[in-house]
Amino acid sequence: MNNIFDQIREQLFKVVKGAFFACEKKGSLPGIQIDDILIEVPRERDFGDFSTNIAMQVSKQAKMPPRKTAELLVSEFDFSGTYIERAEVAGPGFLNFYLKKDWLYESLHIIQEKQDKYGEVDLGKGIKVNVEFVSANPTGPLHMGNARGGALGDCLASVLSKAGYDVTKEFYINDAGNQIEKFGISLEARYLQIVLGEDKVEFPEDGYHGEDIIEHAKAYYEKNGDILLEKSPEERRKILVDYALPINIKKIRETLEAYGITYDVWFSEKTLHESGAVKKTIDFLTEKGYTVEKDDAIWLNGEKLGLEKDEVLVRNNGIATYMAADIAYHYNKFITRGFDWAIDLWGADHHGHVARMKAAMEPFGVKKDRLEVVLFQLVRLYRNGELARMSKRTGKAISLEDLLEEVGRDAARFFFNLKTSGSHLDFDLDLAVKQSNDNPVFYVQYAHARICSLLRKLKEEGVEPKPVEAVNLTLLKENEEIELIRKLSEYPEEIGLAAKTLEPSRLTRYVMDVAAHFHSFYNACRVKGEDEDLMMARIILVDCTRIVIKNILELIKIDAPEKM
RNA sequence: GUGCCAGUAGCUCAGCAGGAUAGAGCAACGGACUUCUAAUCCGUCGGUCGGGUGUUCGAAUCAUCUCUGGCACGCCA
Repeated sequence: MNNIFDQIREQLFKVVKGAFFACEKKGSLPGIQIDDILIEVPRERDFGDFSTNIAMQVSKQAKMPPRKTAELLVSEFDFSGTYIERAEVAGPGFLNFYLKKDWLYESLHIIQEKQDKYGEVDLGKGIKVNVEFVSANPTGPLHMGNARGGALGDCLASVLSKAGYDVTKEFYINDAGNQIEKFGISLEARYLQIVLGEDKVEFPEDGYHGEDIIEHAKAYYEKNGDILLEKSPEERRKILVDYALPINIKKIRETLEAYGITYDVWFSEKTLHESGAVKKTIDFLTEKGYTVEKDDAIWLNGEKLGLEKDEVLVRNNGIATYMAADIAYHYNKFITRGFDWAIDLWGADHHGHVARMKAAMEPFGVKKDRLEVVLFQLVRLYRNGELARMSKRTGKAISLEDLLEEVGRDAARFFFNLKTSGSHLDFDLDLAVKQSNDNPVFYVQYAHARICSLLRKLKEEGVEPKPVEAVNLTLLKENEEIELIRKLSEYPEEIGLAAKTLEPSRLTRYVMDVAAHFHSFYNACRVKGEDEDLMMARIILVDCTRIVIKNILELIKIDAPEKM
């Protein structure tokens, strides 16, 4: 048994169900089918270690007030072979359970045994899941939306792995379609401006105005001169795109790597067009009657799919839209590659696309819930208490690269994973670089460094830690010790919840909580210099804390320093 | 206009398969280092959970109306 909570839940369920059965036998309660009970950790410690509201839930069926039901149940409880010490009826009818401390000591045994595997749960049962995130437009540098999506997606993938899913991390390269056309036109205009003079060539209004386009054109010109002048515009653009796009993609890859993100798959949109996959998906939809033709374009039949309106799949110029490519892409994920589940992380500005994509997969026999879209709200940067739009260094919109340079990878990843994806995020640049007590990154890292330093010092003084079997853990009974153990025991639960809710951010908050409990313990209890047996027990506790903190920091890919 | 997301302490945010007295960090104020890292800890202050109505034993949580902010409604992605 790896998860102490599962063990306890099972015990409590058995006890409660047994009591219902006993009451039914005696005739004090009618027969009630109990399939599951909700076990909670009460907010107040006075309310016991665990509680359940089952007596309130069944009050109608029991035909008596919840408190009365609860009292009947309590009188029939059989705690033999469980961690439970006693139970009480409280408030409107809660059943509060008080456990022997053994379960907490048991969880320390589990941590010591599992080491860096502690926290793993088998929620996913090996299900194949594809997590696609960032998938930035390769026509320019990564922005703050990509930064948040990157941190969230990467951590979500880690959480799901730890929760027993078979995870593939994927980046979808939008190397086809309209924006690539625009990219080519923009590059061409800048190139011609260099060759012919800036005033001779007008820059298209809807082109990419960024500095990086000029730099690409300049670099190409310096290498190759004016050889493109004699080419046709189509050829010129293609050559320039073929030149600049790989550079951009390489740059994106490098920036993401510096950010701690590596992918299993880089999937090119272009290959979907070239292989005929896009055409095949559209043909399939047409065969099944899911498309309509009007105004020389092919549309997805919105009415038939329960959508508000039709969506263009093929424009009247014969070019497929991103929507068509997206359908082919998800067909590839679900059918061609056989993923059971696909999770896409999109900026909230794409929310209109969610219902369409889910609906568009149904004709292929892919149920809506196999595609999950995590939307995240946009990011606002603050500097000196004011909205910061521009980079200090370049004077342009702040890119992920700028951010990494300004605050570093640890702070960036930590801050982007602090809030739930659905809430707007205000990123305080000053706080992120502050090396002080109000910076949560340092707070957690400091706890880890403190532990390592303590363990190091003990070793230097010749103290040899004992294996957990040889240690009397029952000596750990100070309030700070008990609360710290309790917190550590929750880790597998936290992984499960983070996976279920697709909110890796709760782990960031959890690790802060662990650090806080450790610091409290540290200030209340000494390790070094205590009586041998107590010292050994505390060393185990401290080491378990180290294991959990390190585990989470590795999971969210933040440095866990041994010295600070 | 329609739809989606958000509105909780001065600030940034948790809590939202309905549950017991609504939490944390920061800020403010007051304490704790002869002893394992004070980048820490302990305490105090701080709330009409945007507002109304409803559902029920019970609502920050569910329903509905309304106000405010963000976003989306394109042969862009």
